[in-house]
Amino acid sequence: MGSASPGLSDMAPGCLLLPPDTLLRTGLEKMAAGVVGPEKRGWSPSPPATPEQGLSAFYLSYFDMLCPEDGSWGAKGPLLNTAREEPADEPEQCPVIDSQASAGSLDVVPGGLALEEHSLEQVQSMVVGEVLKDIETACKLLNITADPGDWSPSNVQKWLLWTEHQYRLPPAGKAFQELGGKELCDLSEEQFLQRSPLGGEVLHAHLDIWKSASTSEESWTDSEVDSSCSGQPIHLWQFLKELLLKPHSYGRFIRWLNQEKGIFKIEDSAQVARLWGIRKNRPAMNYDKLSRSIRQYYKKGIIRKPDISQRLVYQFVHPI
DNA sequence: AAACAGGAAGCCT
DNA sequence: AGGCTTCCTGTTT
Repeated sequence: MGSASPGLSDMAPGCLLLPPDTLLRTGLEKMAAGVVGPEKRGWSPSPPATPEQGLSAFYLSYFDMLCPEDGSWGAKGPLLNTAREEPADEPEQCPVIDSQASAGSLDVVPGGLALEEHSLEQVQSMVVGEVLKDIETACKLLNITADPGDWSPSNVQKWLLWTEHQYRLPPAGKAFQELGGKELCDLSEEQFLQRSPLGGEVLHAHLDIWKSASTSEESWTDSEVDSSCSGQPIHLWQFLKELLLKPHSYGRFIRWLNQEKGIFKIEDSAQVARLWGIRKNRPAMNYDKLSRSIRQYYKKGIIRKPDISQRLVYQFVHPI
C-alpha cells in the first residue's frame, strides 16, 4: 500500500528528492499569479458557497495537511488539539478545510507558532512532498501514468476533468480534444489561456507540476505505480477509500465521521459520482447508480449502513 | 425532492 | 463469472 509519509517531521530542509528550486516551485508560483487575481471568477460554479479557489486555497489545503489531521505532527508536542476529537460518536461537524480559507491569513493554521519554528524551506519541502504524494494518488485514482508525456488523448481528458473538478475550474475539455500528452506538454501558457481563458493558467501551472514531478522521480513513475495500479480496474470501495485518505483534497466531497469504525459520509453525492464516472469513463454516472453499486456491497459484507442510519452515511464493515 | 432499497437485465473484462 | 451499470418500482426521510 501507499508508503505513508516518511515522517515529515524528521525531514531536513534540503533532504527532499527534489531540488527546492525546480519547476515545481515556478509551477506553484504561477498558480499564485494566476488565480489569486481579484477578478477571475466569471464562471461562478453552482455552489456559490466559498469562493476559495485559487492559490490561497491551494496552499491552505496543504497547510491543512501539515496539521494533526493525518497525525503528521502529532509527535511534535502538545500544541495542537485543544478542542478537537471530542467523543464524536455522533456525526460531529468537524469543519472541513474551507470555511474561512479566503481570509488567506496563515494564522488559520492551528498552533500558529508552528510556522515560525520551521524555516520557509521546510514548509516548502513538505508542500513539495505532499504534492508528489497527491500526484501519486491522482494517478491511482485516474489510472494514468505520472508522466504527462505518456498520456493518450483520453488520459488527457481524464486529467483535465479531474483537475477542473478539484480546483473548480470551468470545463474546457473540448478545447483540448484530440490532444495527446506530448502535445499538451508542448503548449505554452498563452496557448492554454487561449483554450481556456479562465482555467488555462491553473491548468498550465498544474501540468508543470506534474511534468517536473514525474521527471524528477522515476522510481514510482515506472516501477511501483505500474505494478500496483495500472492493471486491473479499481473497485468502488477502494476508490472511496482513496478519496477518504486525502481529506485535504476530497474532504469537501466525502469524509470520515468515525474513521476507527469506518463510518463515512458523502458530503456531495453528485461530485463523488462525477469523480467515479471520470475514473470509469462513465460520463452518465450519477449518485443513483453509484449508490446502487454501494448497495451491492451490503450482501457482500463490504459496506453497510451504520446502526443509526443516516442519509449519505455508510460504514465499511472491515475498517483499516 | 432526494435518498434508500433491491429486482432485473445488460455490459465488459 | 464477477463487478459493476443502467433502469425501474416502490418506500422512506
